Amino acid sequence: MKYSKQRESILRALAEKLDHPTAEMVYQAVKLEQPNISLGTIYRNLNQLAEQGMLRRISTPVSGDRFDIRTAPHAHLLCTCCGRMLDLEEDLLDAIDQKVLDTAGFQVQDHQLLLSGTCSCCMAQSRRDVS
Amino acid sequence: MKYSKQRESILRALAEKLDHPTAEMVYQAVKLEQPNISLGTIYRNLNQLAEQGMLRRISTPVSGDRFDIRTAPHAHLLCTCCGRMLDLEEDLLDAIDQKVLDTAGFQVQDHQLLLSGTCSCCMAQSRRDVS
DNA sequence: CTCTGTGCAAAACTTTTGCATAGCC
DNA sequence: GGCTATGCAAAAGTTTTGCACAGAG
Repeated sequence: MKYSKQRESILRALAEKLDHPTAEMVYQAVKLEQPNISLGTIYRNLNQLAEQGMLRRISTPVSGDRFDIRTAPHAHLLCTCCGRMLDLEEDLLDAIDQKVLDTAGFQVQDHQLLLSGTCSCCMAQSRRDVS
Repeated sequence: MKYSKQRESILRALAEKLDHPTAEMVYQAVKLEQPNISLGTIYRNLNQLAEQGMLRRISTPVSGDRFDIRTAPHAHLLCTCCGRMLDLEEDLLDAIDQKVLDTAGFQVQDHQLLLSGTCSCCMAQSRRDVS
């Protein structure tokens, strides 16, 4: 893969922003450095990088898939209240894989564990609102 | 919710076909009974039923979300080889929820655990191809 | 110089929506 | 008869793609 300053900006944006941005969010962030970049380039790079395993595409029930630069498998928490996506550090995944192989004979290659609910900030907020 | 033969067909199609069809697949199946049904109706019903908890929408990295008539929480296995989606009966999910609440203070309301890999059929197939 | 990556715009695809009409209650 | 669901078609939103040109090796 040949160097391009666009890709460099995309990777930097993903590394700096830890909020698992959508393609559109990456586009807006990169446009600050590269005003002429096009959305097509964003998608081309994100797909290419995802294919090479340098980042991960996360399908969500809400509009717009998200992208995550982390490569180690981990779960995601999507707060239905504030819309933020958080990480969950977990070793549960390996255990799950083994169990799936044992019980269903299915060889897992990739996970996508997306839990929706309420993050601790929003829970604290709603508790404050009530009282 | 008022009765309609369209919705009845949709629910029957989902109940009969266990392969977690996409909206388009539901459309094709229902069209056999209701040749004049429109895709808009399919989506309207699927969304309405999902909202009422009668079925579940599953986001996938491949094009087209899928719909699943089962209501009990369970995981999905997407075979990257044959494209089929299978179910995984598991009690792991409750355990995960508790752990997430303990470690991250995040109250889980809904899961989406999608594991991609190779199903047992395809593994057997590829073993046959090699030998 | 060659060949990959980009910008732009159009296209493809999935999903939603507005509106007049049909059908359930 | 009233009101919800439908069919049709247009629109909206996201993602992909074709093409000519710019830039890296």
